[in-house]
Amino acid sequence: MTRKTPLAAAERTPVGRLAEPGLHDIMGYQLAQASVVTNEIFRRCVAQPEGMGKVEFTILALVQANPDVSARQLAQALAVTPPNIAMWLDKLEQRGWVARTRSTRDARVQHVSLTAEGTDTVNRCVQALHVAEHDAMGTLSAAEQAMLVELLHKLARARGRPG
Amino acid sequence: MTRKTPLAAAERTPVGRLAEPGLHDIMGYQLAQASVVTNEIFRRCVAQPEGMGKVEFTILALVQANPDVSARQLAQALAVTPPNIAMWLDKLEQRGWVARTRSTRDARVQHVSLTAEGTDTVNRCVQALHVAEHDAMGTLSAAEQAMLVELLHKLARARGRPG
DNA sequence: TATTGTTATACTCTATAACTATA
DNA sequence: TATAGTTATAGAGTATAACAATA
Repeated sequence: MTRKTPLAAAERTPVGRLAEPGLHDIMGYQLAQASVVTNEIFRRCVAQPEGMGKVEFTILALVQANPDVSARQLAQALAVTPPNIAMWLDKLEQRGWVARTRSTRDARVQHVSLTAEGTDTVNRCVQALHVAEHDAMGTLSAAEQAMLVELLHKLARARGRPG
Repeated sequence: MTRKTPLAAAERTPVGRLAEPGLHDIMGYQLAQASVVTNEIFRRCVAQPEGMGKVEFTILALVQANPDVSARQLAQALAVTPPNIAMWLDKLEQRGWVARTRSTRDARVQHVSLTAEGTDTVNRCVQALHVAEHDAMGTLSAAEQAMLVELLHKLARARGRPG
């Protein structure tokens, strides 16, 4: 692929050799571009080998960290609609990774918990993601990675604000 | 909603009142959580008023910044498959926002350009996103926002590496 | 033979409305 | 009346395979 004009700024932009003026300050665009990298890693480490999508994986991890969460809480945490959470939990239950039990204090709510197989699966996936992301993020120092996580947290906390 | 146990760490996590151990170091998860905020802004400022999705908007902005890009280049920049780029360009062409012209040097490639209406539309959207994101990111200082963009760029540049 | 773009098609994911059952 | 969860269904988005035109 031969080029004719020098394209100064474009050379340094992440999106494959294209200039991005106007989008440089749009945080949503920058997040999407960075996500391309992590999405590819997820696909290779989790989606293909385990036959599991991002939502399913995140549900497993959140249930592991929050035993007996309700479906409602999961839906809110993942910004997913209630009907869809029901669908995901159906799938995860059919695969033997989660179990649903009715609350004794409020018969409307479902407590979601991990099975032994579900625990094994999520641990295996988290480990694989750790390794692969560590490799891919060699361009960032440990301090930069920690800073990035901290800033993303700070941004994520803006949810539900009167923006 | 009354709580019984103290849940120390969970109190400080972004995802609505849920703990996230195991996922704290997974960059893909942190990016997804932060994206919830920008996705809501995009929906309110662009998707609903203009009837335009994220891919369509990004195509317009990239075409504006890179006059006469090819469909192939757009597909690569957006991590979208060639058939889908053709579909998006069809939609954008039907709405009168982009025009396709055949290259004179290589009759296989299509040069994509913005119409006057397309330029107006993308400028209006970018401006609306700027304002809304600025409001929502009041929790981050200007220096933090710049740092965040820089780190996301650095991460995005890891695309295609042998990770 | 390789590349650009397109058509056809099926699949995944998501959103809305209406329903059940509990409170 | 309000809430947790579910069903039914339509839509948006994405992927693969096969094809045409050009190099």
